[in-house]
Amino acid sequence: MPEIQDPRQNHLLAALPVEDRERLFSKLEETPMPLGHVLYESGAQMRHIYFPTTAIVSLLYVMEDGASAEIAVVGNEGVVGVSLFMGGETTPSRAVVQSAGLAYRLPGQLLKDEFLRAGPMQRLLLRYTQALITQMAQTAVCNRHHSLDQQFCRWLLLSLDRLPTNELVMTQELIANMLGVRREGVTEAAGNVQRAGLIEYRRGHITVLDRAGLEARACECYAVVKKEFDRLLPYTD
Amino acid sequence: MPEIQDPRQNHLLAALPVEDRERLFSKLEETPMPLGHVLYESGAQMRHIYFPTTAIVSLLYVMEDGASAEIAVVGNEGVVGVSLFMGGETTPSRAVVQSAGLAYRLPGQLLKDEFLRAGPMQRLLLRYTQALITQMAQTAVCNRHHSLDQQFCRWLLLSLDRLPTNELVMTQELIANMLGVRREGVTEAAGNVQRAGLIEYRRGHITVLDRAGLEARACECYAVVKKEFDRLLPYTD
DNA sequence: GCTGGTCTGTACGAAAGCGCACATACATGG
DNA sequence: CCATGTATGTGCGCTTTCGTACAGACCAGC
Repeated sequence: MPEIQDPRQNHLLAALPVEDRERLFSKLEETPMPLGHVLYESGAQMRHIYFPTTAIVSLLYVMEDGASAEIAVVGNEGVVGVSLFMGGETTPSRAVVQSAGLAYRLPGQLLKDEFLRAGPMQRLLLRYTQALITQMAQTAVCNRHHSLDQQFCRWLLLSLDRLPTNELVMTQELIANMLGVRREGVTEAAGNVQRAGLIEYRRGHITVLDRAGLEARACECYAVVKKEFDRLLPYTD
Repeated sequence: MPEIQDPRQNHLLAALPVEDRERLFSKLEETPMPLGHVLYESGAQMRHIYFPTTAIVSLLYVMEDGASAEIAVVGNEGVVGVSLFMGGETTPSRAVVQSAGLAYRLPGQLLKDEFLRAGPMQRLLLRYTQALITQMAQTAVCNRHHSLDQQFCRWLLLSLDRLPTNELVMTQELIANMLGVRREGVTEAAGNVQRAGLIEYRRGHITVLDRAGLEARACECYAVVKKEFDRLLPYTD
């Protein structure tokens, strides 16, 4: 994949009008995002806000006993660190790179200054935050009501939407951490979905063969969130 | 309880400086909130934003098959209808009165005008929204990892914090809808907690006898959310 | 004070997921 | 090409919750 980096690969940045874009773009720093890198620890002061382009970031909560669960996932459609402009500065969750790639980052103070201009950026950030809220809410519902198979499919689709290819580099162990289930459970779900011919995998690589099939097998949660993102943040590639 | 209504019974309204308060208070309408009343339906245009004083409102998601789950709960610490100022206008969830009482409401346009002043009200609304995000995230985690007993205790405490008394008027059937579990499951959890001497109940009335005991029996989720609300929205009674 | 409707208690097999143990298979670097 | 560490497959008993069915208890209104 020939990656010619351009901040506009991030949908929020791409949606800015020219004058805002020019003011901001010079201040953005391109940042590599290696797999597993922790952008924010729970409760820690955030220094930057991150606009992923090719990377995917998981927001996950880690419990006292070490068990974890993914709250939401952020890719090039959004931004990591909403609590900076929401006013809280920190959150009780952790942000960790789930799929390696690149992001643009902006020092927290600059982002806050930009937010206070009450211009297009503020509007975009708030709408994105609402979309994020929808994703979290749906995660809660999904955790309550849907089977591991369904959740696995939903999770694959969420990741797929944020990747340029149809291949995820991801072990079952990591997926289990995200979903907050046992690794063996993921083995079983993945086996089911593979036997159904929707994916193919080998040691840390999952290739999606039949996206429509995955959507059919996932619960409604995926579609609800997707539709809400499209409504709140229309983006034409 | 002799209810002398005052918008300042809502913590967000109470936190406003005098000048903002005077501008806004004349526009607030006191509104009765009967049990079960639906403030917003999923996807429907919101016309008002609600500041509960004695009422409690549940945000819940209802699935295609009719099953439901509570996403978050709002009482006099917050406001119902954040998507009005976040820019989305609607959400995929439903807002329903879980405990009857009163609220002050403000027409959507007036709230938006106020938000755009970028004054103390904007700051409060955004911080509250971040607290709400934390609550939703924790709900997702709790749904994934904790037992029904723990979730039941957490839910009781969340309600209790938003009520002036230690008695909830609430059938087990309704609680089950909120938690997204079977009614029989709630019967069992409530029985366990009653046998432990923490609550006492009879046909739709639950009296909390030992609040500290409930907190000990609940999972960490309750404390995490409580702490985050206190941090983001300090309030002294 | 009876009655009808609602609310609560209990039981039981089924299903999903967990924790644990261990076997197997794959990829990569020496 | 082989060894080693990591990733994946599988089995099994246990626990929690579900679905369903039905019994009992309470309360309001006639």
